[in-house]
Amino acid sequence: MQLTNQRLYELHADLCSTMANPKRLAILEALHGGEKSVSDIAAAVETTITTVSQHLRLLRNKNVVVTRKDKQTVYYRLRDPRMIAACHVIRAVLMDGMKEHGDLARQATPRQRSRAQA
Amino acid sequence: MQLTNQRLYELHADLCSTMANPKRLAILEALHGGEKSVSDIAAAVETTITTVSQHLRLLRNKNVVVTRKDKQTVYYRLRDPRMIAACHVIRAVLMDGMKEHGDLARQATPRQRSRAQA
DNA sequence: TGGTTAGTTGCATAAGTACGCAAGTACAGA
DNA sequence: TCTGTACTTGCGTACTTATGCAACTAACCA
Repeated sequence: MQLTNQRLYELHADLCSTMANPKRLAILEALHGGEKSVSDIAAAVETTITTVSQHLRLLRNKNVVVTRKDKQTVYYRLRDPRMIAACHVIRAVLMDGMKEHGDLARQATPRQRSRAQA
Repeated sequence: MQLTNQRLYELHADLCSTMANPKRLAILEALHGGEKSVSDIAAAVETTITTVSQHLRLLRNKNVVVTRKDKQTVYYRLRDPRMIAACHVIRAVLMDGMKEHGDLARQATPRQRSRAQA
């Protein structure tokens, strides 16, 4: 099986999609400090165990997190810390973008500002 | 207006979602070399002008790309080069993950291998 | 003024995703 | 063996997205 450029972009997009959800970002951030159980993660991101479990399954399927089981408890941790590093870069881009946008908004007239759309 | 943690994760996820599509990743990569017109981008990523235009609109709405118009031609470029840097980090994570996975697969028995699922 | 080029936009369709409830599994302790 | 804990999974609902066709706008040129 050969890896076409197209296929590579698909896999790449698939991996990026793990970061395209606020709860999953919160989960990744929670795991930044080290491995945690499902219920600890649920508490950290303030969601139900069910929802966290489903997000974790997705993250595991995409090979972003790995697990270790001890008695009844399943511990999750990040497979590669660069994943969180990438998140932080994107957050910096976001923050600077908002800052710039705010600066532009301050320069703009109210009329121009009202025309901006998401 | 205050920026809650929840809201920050939403904006962050929103920005990450721009990378969660293979065509958009190809577009970002195409813009890595500098600004390009819509039709140049369409040629580079081998898609219709329509599709590219809609992806570009999304990227512009999320403040990932900015435009410059010269006569009939609209030129797009990346607003922040760190966006592409983040993409490259994630691609490295992907590649290493695949390499590791391949190594594990070679160690695993055929029975174990067949039980793995996407 | 009419034709051409360069993009954008309005649908419609098909496909994917997030979430929660309820039910199930796995294991430990009494 | 019974009960509880810690998750996982099945399924339905409500969105969101990607894509293409066709129709549109904008600007240049003859």
